[in-house]
Amino acid sequence: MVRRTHRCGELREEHVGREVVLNGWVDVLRDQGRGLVFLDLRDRTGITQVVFESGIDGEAMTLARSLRREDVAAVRGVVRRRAGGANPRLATGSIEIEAREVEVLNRAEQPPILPDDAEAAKMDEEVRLRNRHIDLRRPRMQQILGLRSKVTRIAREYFHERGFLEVETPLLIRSTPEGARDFVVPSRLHPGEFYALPQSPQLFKQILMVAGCDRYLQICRCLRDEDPRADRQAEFSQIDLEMSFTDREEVIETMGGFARRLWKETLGVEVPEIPRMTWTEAMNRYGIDRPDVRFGLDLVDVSDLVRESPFAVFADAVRTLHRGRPGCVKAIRVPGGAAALSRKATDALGEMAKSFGLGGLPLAKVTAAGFETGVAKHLEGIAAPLRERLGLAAGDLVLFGVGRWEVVCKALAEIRLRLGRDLGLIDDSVWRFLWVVDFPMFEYDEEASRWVALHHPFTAPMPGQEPLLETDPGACLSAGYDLVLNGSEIAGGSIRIHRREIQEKVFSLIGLTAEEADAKFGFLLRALRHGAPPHGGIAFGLDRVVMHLAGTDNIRDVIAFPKTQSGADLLCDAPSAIDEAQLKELRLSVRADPTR
RNA sequence: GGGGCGGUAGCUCAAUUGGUUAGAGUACCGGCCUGUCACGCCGGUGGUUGCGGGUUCGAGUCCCGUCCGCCUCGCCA
Repeated sequence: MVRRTHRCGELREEHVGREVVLNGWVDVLRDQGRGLVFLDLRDRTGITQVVFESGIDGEAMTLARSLRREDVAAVRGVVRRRAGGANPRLATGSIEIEAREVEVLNRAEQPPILPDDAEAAKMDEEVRLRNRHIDLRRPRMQQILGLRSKVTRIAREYFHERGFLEVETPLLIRSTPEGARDFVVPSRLHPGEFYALPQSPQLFKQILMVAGCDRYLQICRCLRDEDPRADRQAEFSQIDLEMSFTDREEVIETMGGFARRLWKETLGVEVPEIPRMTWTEAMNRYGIDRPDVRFGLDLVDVSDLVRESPFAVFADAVRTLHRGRPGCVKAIRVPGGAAALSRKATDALGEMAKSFGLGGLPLAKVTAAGFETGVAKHLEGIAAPLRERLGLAAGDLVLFGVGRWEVVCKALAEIRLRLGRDLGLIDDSVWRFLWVVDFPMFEYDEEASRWVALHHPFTAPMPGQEPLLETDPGACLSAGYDLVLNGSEIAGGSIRIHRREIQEKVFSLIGLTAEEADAKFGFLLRALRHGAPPHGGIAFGLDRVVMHLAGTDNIRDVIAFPKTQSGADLLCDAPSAIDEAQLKELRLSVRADPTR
């Protein structure tokens, strides 16, 4: 094989006159007849046009004309200015290669798909995933792979500059309670026992801090056996970090700096100092702990206004206790919504409200005189305070979420987002970063009758709040922090508990007995006994960060070999049955489906 | 586990109310073409209509089941 001297996206006018060799794939062949053939040769750097003219020997011309899409070829020739005028759509468009010699390195069968971005956009994703080896040849896919590579490179640079040590943690670990469902791996040497694949390296990185590593970095795979979504995959990657002798301020400062450097070096975007919002404000104003603050449509609580209202739907909701906690009524004012939203549109929002567990979506149009349509007549008694609190003006539409606080928040948060999108209120060109802080340590799980860690059970209380663990756990704030970008959580972390008594207290609050805690997390508790420094950290969702930078809303676009909605890898057809001998060696047997 | 959408040629799609031999573009194959770059012109090959049942004189179309893909609720400390 003739080895290449350049890659297919590199040659420019300055190379004119040079003899070069290119290797690549046949993008397309434009055969003009026996005397003239154009070949577009492609590799991941781009496309270069090669010309075969009558001057070349007949055998080479015949070979050139036999080339087909996705064949692999080598071409030797001389760079020259384009005789037929430049092609502005190609980076190499002002030059072409006058071919002297061509070698076919490998013939391709007719490809099931072509590596064409425009085609791929229309194509069934299933077909692309089955033929990922071709799909990844597309310029867009190569660009994203390159972007992802750049992100991890910048991460290593940035954190190595700041004294972080890159350490690998195990993939085969023990299954622990709490959190997502574990993927599990049977042990051959310990029949009947299983490893779990890590949901994150959380405990290992904490132990690395106890072990004196000071600052830790890992670009690691995390595995959670839960159903995927458009932005979520069972197997995903994190840029995982931990720092010793630190506090919330230092972590936020360090990680904000990383985010700013990332955006600067990948997109050339200057991200200003990242503002903060408390969890309480986020929930009250947006109904969600990762608010998209690119637009308004804030939620406004009107529970107090409707409490004495004769409208039973509202008043009863506010008076009803849901497992000990009162319900609420929250409103969204949609400026100009009376005209902007059709009956069909508001009906769709109502359906959406129901799908999120609300009874419906009461609404009314605002007029100069009062309200009309929907629940208008029930609002008359509280018209004045409602107008004042929501700032209502004629032509507005007002929507109400009624019921359990959590349900109202979740449903109105989603409805707000949909309204923002449908009404064109969201500026896609802006990057609105936000630190969400001051999370509660726990929320109470009524069904299980115990506290559940909002973040995870290794998150420390805010300094000074430790006594609340004894007196009022529900009021205790944690030293956790989430980095939110345009309504998507791209990083989350916390200052960790480094004192054994506190950790034991938290375990007992979430319902673990001392024996259970010792059985499941004894290795952590033991480590905390032997000189654990104050420490904390964070993990960036690598896939999500790359999604944002690449401008895609599909996580599969930023993973070279992603899985489908059902957890299948269509390229290698995993998962699959294993043979009897493997099962026997593991002393496993597969039971029939008990539901059949 | 629930809800929604989809599955017809390698790919993207069409096919009236259930009715002739399931069509088109593209790709592919053959021929022609000396400045193309979505090359062009002429001709041709290509189908288990996801799979299995059922209804019917007749099913891509209707019914039942099932598989696969996407979106989503639950789930995701």
